[in-house]
Parts: sequence; structure tokens; C-alpha cells
Amino acid sequence: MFALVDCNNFYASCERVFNPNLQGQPVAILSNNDGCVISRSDEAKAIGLPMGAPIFKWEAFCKANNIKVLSSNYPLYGDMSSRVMSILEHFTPDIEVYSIDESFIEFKAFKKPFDFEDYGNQIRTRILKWTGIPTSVGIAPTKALSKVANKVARKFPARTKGVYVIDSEEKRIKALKWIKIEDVWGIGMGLTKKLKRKNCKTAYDFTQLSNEWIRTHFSIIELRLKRDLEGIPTLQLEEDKTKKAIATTRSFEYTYSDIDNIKERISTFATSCAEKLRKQKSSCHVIIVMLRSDRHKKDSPQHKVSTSVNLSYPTNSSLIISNCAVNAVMSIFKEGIKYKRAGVIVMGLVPEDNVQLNLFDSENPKHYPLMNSIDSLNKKYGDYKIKLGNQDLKRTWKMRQERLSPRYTTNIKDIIVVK
DNA sequence: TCTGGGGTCCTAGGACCC
DNA sequence: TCTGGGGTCCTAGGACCC
Repeated sequence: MFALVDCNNFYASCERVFNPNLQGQPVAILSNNDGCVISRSDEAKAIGLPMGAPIFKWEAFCKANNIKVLSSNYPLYGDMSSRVMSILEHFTPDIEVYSIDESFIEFKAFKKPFDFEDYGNQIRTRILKWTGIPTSVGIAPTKALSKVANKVARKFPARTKGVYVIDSEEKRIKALKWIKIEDVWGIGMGLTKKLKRKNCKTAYDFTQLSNEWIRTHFSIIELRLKRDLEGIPTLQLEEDKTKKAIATTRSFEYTYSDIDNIKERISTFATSCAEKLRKQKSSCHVIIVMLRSDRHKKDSPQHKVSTSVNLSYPTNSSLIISNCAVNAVMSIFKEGIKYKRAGVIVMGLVPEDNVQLNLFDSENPKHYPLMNSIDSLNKKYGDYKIKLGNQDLKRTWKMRQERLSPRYTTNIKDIIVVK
């Protein structure tokens, strides 16, 4: 059996843990740069604030309905996430951390008969008690079905108490007939359109399509999904989550038309990618740099470009990645464009201790200990005390975060005060 | 009349997820 | 004034190999 443990309205719930005034209130969390709504409490959903709402268009609505609007606080959410996930390890060793707010777990060595509903309840209760985060738990014989069960648990909290188990053919059919096709994991907008034309409205209808039809009109992915929904375990738990690509991309608070500001941003994004690489002990072969104008400004000239650089040897040195990225961005930058967004993506990742040596070219051996020192100093003193010379040393650059809550769990100055 | 067969690797684009 | 960020996988087609 598999379980999907999903944190309810995760970001909004994290904020509530440390600010009890938000309990029972409508709460909305904004994306980076305070752009649009990316998490809502149940109350905010009930009032009708949609997902993805650009806040500048919904400001009056939020005010009128007394919705508490906050900037996103990723250090807090990331830390709360790892607390939740580590609690799950007490229940089973087989965990796939699927996203910041949900994990699949598998019950491999559990002897039947076993009371999964009771176990699910214990999981919910402990996470709530130890972290303050409410969760929903769906349990079923396959991953796709555990996703469905999770939706049932979430939708009917009074009846399910937040835990739903699909453990019979009857319950499987009932749940599949209940869930709309567009709410099925793996069926997005494009597929929904095609399926509705086939008069396929629920997950159950989907499982009634022939394998041949699915294979000709879609791909192997959808066929696997069908089998999983039929109760035949097809999708496996993926415990090794070493990333295959790492990106840092951001919109700017304002637009930039000069290369200097953009070079600084690219260097900072490249440094951030290099740090993430070192954290997962990988090196990269390829660096992609992208630059684009404001896509919402239809009347000003648009420019969207990217370029990639192949390295002659893999690296995770901030110096090399930053240099390559800055050189690359200079080659694609065009005068007269108002740029609003830029990014660095590193790909072709290999384990850092398993690099293919190059006959003609290799990394300066001093970089490795240098990066180690930088990482440990930044970890010890925080706030990126050590930077490259081509980064913003005066901290003039900032993300718009006008409604940010304190970093309660990751910054000693922000620790909560008990009266 | 009639022109093989079996592979690999890479890339761009498209679909999906949170 | 103002609209996020970070991932995954699959397919088709082209280039190349013997």
C-alpha cells in the first residue's frame, strides 16, 4: 500500500503556526515579488479569491473581505517542510518527498491485516501536534489511487477525519466515478480537452478507454496512469531525488535596460545554482542563461532569448559558473530592451566525486577547498557574507516583499517570544 | 519493376506536476 | 505601477554509426 500525505494549504498553514491571530481568518500568500496568490486558507477559498490572482487586481477585494495577505517566506516553509517530512520517517523508511508539501510513503513490510486507517490517523495527529501543520492522508494500493484517496480525504473532512483508505474494489470504483477527469494527477488542461471530446468526464471513464486508444492518441505516461488507476501498481516510489537540473530564475522589481545590472543579477543567480549543486554534491556540464522582457507589456518591444554553454569539464565552482554565465549573458543582451526577468539553469549533472577527467583542460584544484570555505562561512554567519566581487555588495537589489513574516525557525533574531 | 537493416545520441518542443 | 518559480518525462526528427 501507498500513502500520500499532503499538507493542507501549506504556506498559509505555516504562517498560522507562528501567528495564531490568523487562525480561522482568510489568509493568502503571494509569489515572489508579491506578484500573485499562490496559497490560500480554506476561508479565503470560500470567499472566492482564486489561485494565481494578480494581487494588484485583487487588492480591493482582499481589503473588503478582510483577507490577510502575506509575502512568501521560503526559509520558513522549507524548514517546516523538512520537519514534517522527518516525522514521516518514524512511520516507514520508504519515503518519496514529492514536493515541498507532500510525500508518498510505501508500506512495504506491513503484514496484513493491518489497520491503515488508524495508522493514517496517527500520522496526521503526530504531524499536527509536533508542527502545527494540518494534513490529509490518502491510502491505496497504487500511487495514483493514493492521490485520489487524498482528494477524498481533503474534500470530506467531517466524514473522513482527514484520512481515506481505498482498500476494496467497491471503494476504488466509487472514488474514480466521483473524481473529475481534470482533477486526476497527470491529466492537465491539454489532455482534459481531448478526453472531454471523447465524452470522458471522470477518472472511471478514463479507465474504460482501451489501451490501444490511449497509446495511439497519447503516450506511455497516460497508459501507466491508467494501469495505476486500475489498481495495478505501475508507478514506483522514487526515493532518490537527486536533481537532474537546477535553476535560479527571477523577475526583477523594476525593468533593467543596462547590461551592468543584468550582469550582477546573472552572477548572483549563477552563484546560487553553484551552491545548490554543491549541496546535492553534483557538478554540471552545461549552463543555460536566459533573459526576457516583460511579457505583460504588449506595447513595448519584446525579447526572449537563451543560450547555453558547454563546459569542457564538469564543475560546481561559483567562480567558473558565474564567469561563464556573465559572458553568455553579454552575448545575448540587446540594447533598447527593458528586461524584466533573467535566469541561470545548470544541466548535465554528474556526481561531483565522479567527474570525467579532461585531457587538455581541468579545474584549478584550489577551487574545491575555496568553495568549501565559502559555504561554511556563509552557513556560520548567514546572509551571504561571502560573495563574488561581481555581485551586488551594497545590497541595492531587493525582491519586493512588503508583507513578510519573520523567519521564526531559521534566524535567531526572529525567534518567537513567549510572553 | 526492383535501391537494407539496425542501432545510438542529441535537441526542441510539448505535456505534466507542485 | 503591479501578473512566480522550479522541476519531470516523453516524442519526433535529424545526424551519425556499422
